Amino acid sequence: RVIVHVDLDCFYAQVEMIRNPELRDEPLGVQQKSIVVTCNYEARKLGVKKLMAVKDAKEKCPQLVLVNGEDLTPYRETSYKVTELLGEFCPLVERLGFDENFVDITEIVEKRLNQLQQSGCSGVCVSGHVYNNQPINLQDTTHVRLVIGSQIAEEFREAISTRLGLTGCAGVAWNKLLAKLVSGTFKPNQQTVLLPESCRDLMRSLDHIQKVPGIGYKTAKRLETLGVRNVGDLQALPSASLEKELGVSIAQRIQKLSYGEDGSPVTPSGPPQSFSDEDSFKKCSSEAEVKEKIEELLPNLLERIHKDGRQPHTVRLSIRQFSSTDRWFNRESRQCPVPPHLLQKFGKESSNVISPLVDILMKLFRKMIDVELPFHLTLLSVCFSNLKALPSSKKGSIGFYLKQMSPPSSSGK
DNA sequence: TGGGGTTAT
DNA sequence: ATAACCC
Repeated sequence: RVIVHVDLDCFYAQVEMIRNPELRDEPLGVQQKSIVVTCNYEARKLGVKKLMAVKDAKEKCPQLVLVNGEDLTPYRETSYKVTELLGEFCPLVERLGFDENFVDITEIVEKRLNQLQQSGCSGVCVSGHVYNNQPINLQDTTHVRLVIGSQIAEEFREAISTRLGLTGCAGVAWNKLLAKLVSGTFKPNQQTVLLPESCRDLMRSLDHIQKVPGIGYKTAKRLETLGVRNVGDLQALPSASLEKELGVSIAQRIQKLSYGEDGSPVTPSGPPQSFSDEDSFKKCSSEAEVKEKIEELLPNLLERIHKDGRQPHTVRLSIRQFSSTDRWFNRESRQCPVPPHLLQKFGKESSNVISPLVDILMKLFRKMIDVELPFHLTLLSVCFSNLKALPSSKKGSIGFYLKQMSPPSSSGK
């Protein structure tokens, strides 16, 4: 396989600079509540970091310009434009967050390799960086495939730049793990291809196991218990010990990851599996406030669902309760089916589906919280999921990935 | 420390 | 429904 990982540079900041070009030359941060979630490179030069407190960022950089990024609509829309653009080259595009995509370009590479072999193999040239500056051997067809991959990655970035005005990085390798890890080696707006001989170096360059995508906070903590701190430790750990701590499935998967092995396919994301909207705040402690917050969240969500054209069959309310310790990660939720009579109304405009939904959501709320007792919430989230296509006679469903434009060349297989 | 997403159990 | 992961 040949996989490309595409990673847009400071995505929210780029979108804001397109929305308001006067911000182009300023140090710019995107703010959500009391945090600068991302910033452009002007701001980074002046010491602003991702996820920095606004207070610290202003201290470091008093000239910092901030825009509010709590409404994700512009980012979400731009994000899908990128995914759809990549989808014009190849059907196998998988989203990761709003600013990253994996593309499985194996078939495109094979096609070009055949053309190349018919017309004499000379003149193949790598695009962008080669990891470790490793020499290319054009006798090695694996090298040639990856070099072709680097050219395709360049075409992706060129298309994203000229058609959407966005810059980003790309990594090319033979699996998703490695493509993702290698894409960040040269950072803004550059790309890197990994050749097999440098795989060990790339994995060894990771100083902590949590840098391995797929090994998160919890797993890293448990591995530390076993004395595992870096990738080498994880490779060396007897698999029996690992399986005992994490279970066979996770153990086998992450130990393979530690060698740079990743068999997971690029799974086309297609349209979203869920739509959610959330808001965090210092305090919400009465039923009336909860109802107000929910009423604020719903209109935006319903509009998105309407545009999508599918019907959500499940609705969920999530909350976060205040806690001085462990402020992060104590969320609870309750969900229920959307009643069939409401389902019909989702497609229609101007019908009032809001108040019955608020009623349902307040019932879910009372399943979690005894409203007779004091409570202190710091977050409310509403999520619609279990999306089903309409019975196919209804108009208006755009059918997300329906368009198939012409890729650079095409032939029936 | 935001405002989103996904999959596995 | 939660827990883990990703951004």
